[in-house]
Amino acid sequence: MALTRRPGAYHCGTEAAMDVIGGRWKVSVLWALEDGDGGPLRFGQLRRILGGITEKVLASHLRELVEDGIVHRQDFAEVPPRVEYSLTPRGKSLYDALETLGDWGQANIIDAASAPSPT
Amino acid sequence: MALTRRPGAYHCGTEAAMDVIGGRWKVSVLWALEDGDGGPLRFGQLRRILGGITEKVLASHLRELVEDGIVHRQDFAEVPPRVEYSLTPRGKSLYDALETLGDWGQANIIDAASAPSPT
DNA sequence: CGGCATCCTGTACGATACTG
DNA sequence: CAGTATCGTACAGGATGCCG
Repeated sequence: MALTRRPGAYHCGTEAAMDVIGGRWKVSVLWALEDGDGGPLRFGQLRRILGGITEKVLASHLRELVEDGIVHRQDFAEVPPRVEYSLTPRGKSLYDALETLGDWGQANIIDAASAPSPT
Repeated sequence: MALTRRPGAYHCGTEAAMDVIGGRWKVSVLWALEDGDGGPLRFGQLRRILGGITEKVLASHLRELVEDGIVHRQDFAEVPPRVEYSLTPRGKSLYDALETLGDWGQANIIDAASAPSPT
């Protein structure tokens, strides 16, 4: 399995985590799968929710997230095809870990945007 | 000030935070400034601690982190030059927010490497 | 619908040399 | 020592077309 993208040498666990969520849309995908609707999402839904992402990038990101055990992919093997994506337990735990960071971002973005400067 | 690299539209605070720490070495710099020694670090020290980073990249990352209010840059205006970098309060808060993520990374990397599979 | 194959591009990053 | 300037590159990401 993955979670070992970078050859050896991490200074800290954070760098390792960054490898997993380092893609341009990775966290957006996580967000969509957890907050976007609550339930599993199909490829097209995801693409629509995320807005500007292209199919290729979405596909590759999903593939990597599946490899890393973050995202569960359920293929219903129907015609026309139906595939649903959801977070694995590990994915949920990652999402939780990201929430702290999200709060920070929220607070500091809003600060930077609204508050002139706390002196 | 910055913290607004991306034009509008964040889905969640996490994406915003990712803009701040999205660089290849950003979190490593944070880690070095907080865990590397405890005290402020000079440019050369930082470069040595981080290992593979080039001067150009370190300089640009530092500049961005300063712009984002994460890193404090103290220029002593001496000859030869002496400049010390440290985390601002905001930087420390970011570092704390990252620690949760770091724990996740630590746990899951180690899991993936040592444990075969928790079934 | 859910992709993959192909091609193209921007840019983040890297290497090296040089300056105040 | 602390950077800037310049150049080169690798790769992530984007656009398009096609297929099961």
